[in-house]
Amino acid sequence: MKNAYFPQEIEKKWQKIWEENGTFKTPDESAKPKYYALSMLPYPSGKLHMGHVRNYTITDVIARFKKMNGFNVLHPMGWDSFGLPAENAAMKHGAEPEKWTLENIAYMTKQLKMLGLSYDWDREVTTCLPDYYKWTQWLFLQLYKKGLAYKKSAAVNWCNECGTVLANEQVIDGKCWRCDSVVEKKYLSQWFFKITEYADELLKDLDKLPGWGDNVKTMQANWIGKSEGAIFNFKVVENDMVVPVYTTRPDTVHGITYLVVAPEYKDIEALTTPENKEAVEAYRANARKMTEIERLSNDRVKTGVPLGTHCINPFTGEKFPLWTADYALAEYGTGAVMAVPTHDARDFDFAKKYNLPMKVVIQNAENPSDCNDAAYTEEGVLINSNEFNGMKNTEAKKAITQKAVDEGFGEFKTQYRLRDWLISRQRYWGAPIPVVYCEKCGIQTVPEEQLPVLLPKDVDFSVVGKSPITTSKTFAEATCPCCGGKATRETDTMDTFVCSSWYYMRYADAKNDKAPFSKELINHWLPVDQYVGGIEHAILHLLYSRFFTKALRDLGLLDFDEPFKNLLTQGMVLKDGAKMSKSKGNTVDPDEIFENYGADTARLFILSDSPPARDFDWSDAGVEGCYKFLNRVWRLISSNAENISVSYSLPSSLTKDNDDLVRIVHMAIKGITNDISNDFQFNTVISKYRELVNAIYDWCGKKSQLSDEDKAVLSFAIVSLIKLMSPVAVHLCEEAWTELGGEGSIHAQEWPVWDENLAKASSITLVVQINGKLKDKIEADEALNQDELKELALSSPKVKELTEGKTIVKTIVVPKKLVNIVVK
RNA sequence: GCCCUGGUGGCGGAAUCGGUAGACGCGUCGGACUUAAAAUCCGGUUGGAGUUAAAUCCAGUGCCAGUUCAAGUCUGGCCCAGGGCACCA
Repeated sequence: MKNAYFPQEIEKKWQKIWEENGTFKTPDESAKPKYYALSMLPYPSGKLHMGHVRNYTITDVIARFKKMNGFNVLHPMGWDSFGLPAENAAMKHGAEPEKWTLENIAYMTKQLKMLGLSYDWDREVTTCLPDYYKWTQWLFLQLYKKGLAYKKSAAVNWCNECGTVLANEQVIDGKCWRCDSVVEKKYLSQWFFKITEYADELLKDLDKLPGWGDNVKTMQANWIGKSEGAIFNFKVVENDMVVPVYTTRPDTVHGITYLVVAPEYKDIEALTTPENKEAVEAYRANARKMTEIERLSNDRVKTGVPLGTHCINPFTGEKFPLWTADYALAEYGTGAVMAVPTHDARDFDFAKKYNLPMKVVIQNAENPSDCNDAAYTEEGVLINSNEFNGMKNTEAKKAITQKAVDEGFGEFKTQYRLRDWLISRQRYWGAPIPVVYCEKCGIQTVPEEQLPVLLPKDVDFSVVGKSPITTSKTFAEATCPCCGGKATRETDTMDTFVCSSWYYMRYADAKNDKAPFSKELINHWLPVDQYVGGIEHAILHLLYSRFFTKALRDLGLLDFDEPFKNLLTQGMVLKDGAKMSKSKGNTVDPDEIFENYGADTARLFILSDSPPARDFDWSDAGVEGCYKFLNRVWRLISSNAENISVSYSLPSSLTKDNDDLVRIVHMAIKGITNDISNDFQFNTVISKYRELVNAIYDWCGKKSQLSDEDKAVLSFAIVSLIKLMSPVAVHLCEEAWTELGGEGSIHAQEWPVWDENLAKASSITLVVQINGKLKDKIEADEALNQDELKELALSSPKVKELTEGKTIVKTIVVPKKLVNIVVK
């Protein structure tokens, strides 16, 4: 074994050998139980960044740990390779999106291999290739047949910069998730997936996911936004129309003093009197001009205009005016709200501004409010509410709604904030939506046997203001599968999140050309046992994937309810306290780290300083420290190589020094195994590697010549060390294993086991406290009983001195650990 | 405003059940080796008091209370930071 550690040399060597030997291939059939470890697949942007390195290293260590613990581990990798950057690169540099994408994939694949990741590359999935997107299109057709894909005209989010529409989930604070430009509203006919059909199950089944963090689950629950309330129908006085409103406060219905409809409310024109028409039109025109940001801004003063018409409150017979105001949202509930200024903060502000009347209907004796300065939104008892007076408002919600149901002017209603998923994109580089439009037959899906609908090649990427795909001379021409006549092909492509909603299913059966996957294999491998990725997908990708799983289950394609059993959301990689980004200039290039220190150092460091879920601060000194540590490990092994053998046998009785070291090794095995099993605390795992290495060095320092017993103990310690470190320092440990005469790959070895009796020190340290404060420590035999421990503590000179002249009130003995003497 | 997460040395962070606060590392200070440097090795490093040096004592896990023989850990009430949602009726 060489004296010096040359990571670049040994890493290249082993990567080649692993590839040639197929070390990381996963058979579908195995006597071992399955384990599916998955990283979120990357977008091939060009180069790996440190966030990727962190993500994939975490998953890789988990996969290797599970493999050594007897599982048949599926650990695949692929590319989320459709999407706008490829198209933008095509516009800028004239490169074909496909060529640009595949070149990036080739480069990043090389980088992943340099990191020493244990992927089964035979299962690689590339979403932009026809053998994958064929099945994305096929799945679209199945969803369409089931009524879960449909086309409708709606006000949609439009990003001018990207030249396409966006899903609600892709609008962050009124801005585009990708380019950060302000999103506008447009009225367009688009394709949607009916995710709302699963709103309730998506919410309810979060309870089936104890292996997900609460933060992600609450984010999803908030996004789905379930609320329970009622719909009431209000008759219009001036004509025979009815205005339905949704409310979560049916208990306040006797306090209504006006009613508001959104400026985009569908019947607003019919509800406006001729005298008010001009003002209402002007108000609506102004509302249309405003961006989402302006309209949603928090501190904006509420505005509105009266429509001139009136409604009757069916509960009281009272007549009240109708207004339009942009604090009512057209897309939520019915687009109309009943206003109770006394018990709703928004209605209160509006009523104050326009001097609208107020009527208190809920009071709380302990906390009375006249609602002059603010709305009272807490609980209380009903007043001014006819037969409901004196009822608790929580009970009145039900009773009042029931009355509306009985008398035919209302119903109980559950409302969700979640909207259907808009999947059309006016872009080229995506999976074409497999649909044609026939003048005679209307919307027609492309027959399954004609899939895939391939992307055209004769495309001009220099066009502005429209999708490049529309410049193809041939693409739009199609034949109607129904009548055989001329038809026009859909030119929109699918949101890339459609492709990534099922990629983890394809890994189970990546080469299948008859179906997206076989039922047998998908039910064998899925659900994913451990999913690892960034928190930024808490809603987007994770919600869409859950929807896909449930929809495909209902299509009979698979038999499980949730795709990801356990989810680890890793923290960001920071440098100098800020997120690494090109614009800040604080990025670290993984290639440079591989070149200067090797992949094992990079892997060790990225796991070492923070627990996986927390943010990780990159520091050059930290990398250096890890590199030094690996050198130290190398020296420890190489300088002792002639005294170490992988086939050692430990004698049953040992000298004190040797017994101590054996115990330290058992403690390390136990601690490291528990730390990995318990939430993947790799930072403490690594500190335990260091402790073990330090202990072996200390032991070596005490020996000048090694006896046979010493050699066996040293072998035990070193072999255990390289097994324990092998999931992290994958190349170094493989090299050391081979150099020490190990058979096969270290990565195919069994994980070491500890002996509970040896995984502790040979004696205990008795902690002696007086009034709860540490006063003395005594080495003691573990076998001592409580009385003997008490005796021992009281015999301490220190204790004698401190208790002199005082009364011992009480003595608490914690077996094998501590004695606390309470004195006065 | 509502929800989630977190708050421990100069820094990253440790601390199964309530039982030695600060593991391990980074940084830093001192020493050894060397003509010198790098590398490596050894030792100190929460604050304060104390001493030639030690021993030793006091305080200390965001703040204020409480429970307990014993609280970083449990309970109640706050404060701060990060993230998510938000005129959702």
